[in-house]
This record gives sequence, C-alpha cells and structure tokens, in this order.
Amino acid sequence: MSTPSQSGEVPARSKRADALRNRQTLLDAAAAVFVTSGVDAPIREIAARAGVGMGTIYRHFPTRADLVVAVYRHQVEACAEAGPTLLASADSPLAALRQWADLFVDFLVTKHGLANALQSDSSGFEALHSYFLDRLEPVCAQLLDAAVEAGEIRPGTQAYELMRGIGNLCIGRDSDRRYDPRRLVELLLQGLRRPQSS
Amino acid sequence: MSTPSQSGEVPARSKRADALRNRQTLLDAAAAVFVTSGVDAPIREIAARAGVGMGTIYRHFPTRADLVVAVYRHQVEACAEAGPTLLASADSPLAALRQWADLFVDFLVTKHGLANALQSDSSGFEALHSYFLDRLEPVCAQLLDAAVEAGEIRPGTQAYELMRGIGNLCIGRDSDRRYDPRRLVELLLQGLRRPQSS
DNA sequence: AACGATACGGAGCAACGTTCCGTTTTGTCA
DNA sequence: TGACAAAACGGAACGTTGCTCCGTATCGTT
Repeated sequence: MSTPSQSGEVPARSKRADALRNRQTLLDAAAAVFVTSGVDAPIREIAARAGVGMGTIYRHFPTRADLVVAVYRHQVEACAEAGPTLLASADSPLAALRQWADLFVDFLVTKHGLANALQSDSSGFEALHSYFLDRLEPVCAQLLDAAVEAGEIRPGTQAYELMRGIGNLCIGRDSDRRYDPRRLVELLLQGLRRPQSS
Repeated sequence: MSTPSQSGEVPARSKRADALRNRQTLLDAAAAVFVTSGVDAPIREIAARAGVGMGTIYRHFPTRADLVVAVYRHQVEACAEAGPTLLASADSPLAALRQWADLFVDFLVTKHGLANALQSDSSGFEALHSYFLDRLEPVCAQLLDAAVEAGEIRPGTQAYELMRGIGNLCIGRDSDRRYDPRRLVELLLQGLRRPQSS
C-alpha cells in the first residue's frame, strides 16, 4: 500500500447472474481483440465483439488497465511463480535469471502492444505499469540478489531498473526481422556479469 | 531508396514571403510546444501557438513526422557528425562508441516523448523512425565496426539493433528517479565487450 | 405477482486528426 | 499604379475514439 493505488476493476464480486456472465464474455472478447488489434484497441470494438453496450464494459472495468490486467492476470501470475521455481531448478542463479527473463520477454512480445502500454504515459495505463511492477519486481529482485550473492553478477543494479529495461527492449512493431528483443536482453544480462578478471 | 519512403515535408522551397515566414513561425511554435507537451501534442495547439490555421500546418508538414524531423534536424545532424569526430579523438573505438551513445541518449531523454514516438506504430510516426535510422545507423555502424576491429567488443551485433535498443531504453516517463536510461545503456555496452578470458 | 435493487444499452459530449474549399495575400506584368 | 492569376491561408466540418449519464430492462426476493 505504498502507493494510494486506486483502481478497482469491478467494485466487488456481484451477485447477479447476468453480471457474471457479461464479465466473462467481456474477458473473452477482449482477449480475442487484443490479439488482432493490440491492447489499445477501441473500447467500442471490444464491446461490439462481446455484444454488450459500452456502459457495461466501463462498469466492469473502469479503466483500460483494469481490463488488460484481468485478461493477463493468469500469465503474469505464472511468470511470478516461475521465479522461485527456476531458482531452485537452474544450474545457477544467473542461469535462473536468464531463463526467467526469457519467460518475461516471451510473454511481452506475444502480446501486441503490451510492452508499449507498460511504458505509455497515456491515461489509463499507469495502473498497468504498477500492477506488473508490484507483482514481478520482487521476483526479479530475488533472482538478482541470488546472482549477486553467488558472485555471478556485480551488485548495484536495482530490480526495478532491470525490469523496466527488459520491458523497454520488448517495445516495437512485431515482425521486424532485424530487431530481436531476446538478443538485446541477453546483452543486457551479459553486461551485468561480474567482469572476469584477466 | 530501398524503401519507397514517401513523405515530403514542404513540396519544395516556396517563393512567397508569407509561406516562408509561416514555416519558420511554425517551427518555433512546434519546438516550444514539444518542450511542454511532448512531440505528440495536439496539432491544434501548435497551430494556435503559431497563430495560424490548421490548413497551414498540414500544408507545410503533411505528417507529424515531417514536423518533428524539421524541428530536430539540426540536432540529429550534430549527433551524426559527432560519430567520426569522437572516433578520432577518443582513447579507443569503444570509448568513442560510449561517448556517442551518451550523446544520443542525452538527445532523446531531453525530448519529451521522442523516444516513444520513434518506436510508436501509430500513424504518422514511421517516417520519424526511418529518418533517425537512415541518418544515424551508418554512424553507429562505423563506431561498432571500429570497436570490433580493435578487438574491444565481440562481432555479431548489428548497428540497427543496437540503435533501437538504445532508443528503447530511453522510453518512459521522465523524472523517475529509479530509472536511468544511461545506466542501462552502459550495461548494454558492457554486454557487448569481448569476454575477458579468465 | 410485485417490487426494489442491480445492471444494461447506447445516445451524447468532448478532444483530436485530417480534409476541403471559399477567401485573402502575394508577386508580376501591363 | 492597378489588375489578375497563382499561391497560401483559415477554419468549418467530418470521422474516430474515450468516457459519462440516465432511461429502461433484468434479476432476485418476498
């Protein structure tokens, strides 16, 4: 609760059947539209796809971020949970960090416009930024600390900064053969390594 | 001419005095507005500030990119010319590359929203992406090649990718104390270095 | 069946990008 | 100097999108 962090998605779980049904219908429609038109697709388009009015969409998801978060919540959760798992299973903390970054990058690049939205300063997207960071930063920090502890990387880098860096590297039009976020993220992680003494 | 690369800013230098005057007035107004409202400020705002109608702005600068390019052309040029200069004056090619990256980052972070626009897929900004890349990629490539040649960094990284990476790292709301593009760019360049053998 | 609470739908307003065309300004030439 | 055509101007107007508001329909309960 460091930040006021308003935003509330649906006020509380409602009781009426139609409300629950519409909520799910909207999530499905949004997921479908996001794939084809990106996460900043017109709200109308999503409402139309779901066959509901615009009032309904705003009632369930007051801000765009609420909708996006609801759609991707499971995947973000999975990514968060993968952190400790990888730390336990990988050969080294740095290897775990690498694999985790891969997961995160995969997630971002397959979601049209999501990486953009994460850094966007347009209204309605700040909450998205917060959600991702609140959930994933601690995970990243744990991996980072473990790698420092193991002496694999040099100390001094903050998880927040690294996460944003990785996220930023994933921004861009898809299908540009000449730009592969993965390569750059790998470079970034290489840069983190403790300089091998001569 | 690999890409069709339409876009034409003003059709040609016009002869009429009022046209030239307005063109300059618009550039001044745009520069001022960009500082306060970012490069995606409403066109109307720029027109109002310049005291001209919207038709005028579109006649001189058909796309948003044309206007942005015109406003920043000198600085981009300076950045491009700094490449060879640094290569000649710096202690090593890698040092030159670092200093050049610093220049580029400084340029981007002081222009509200420019880094965003560079990667934006919204209409009217592709030309911006092209202009920056066409002008700066060769410069970056020269620095990169020199550093490879000198054995300071490992080969295999393309200038295009590096430039976009650096540009991407500069995206984000300003005034976030926890995120400093410079640190990450430095990390990226570190990652480029030829691994010191044990 | 009736009724209050809840949710729905979409018209309506504001902001923005962009176009289009009637009007004004400019340069030139008699 | 005066007149005329070309060039440039201004801003009304249209389409799209975000978001709100309220009359109407639906749901659950008694």
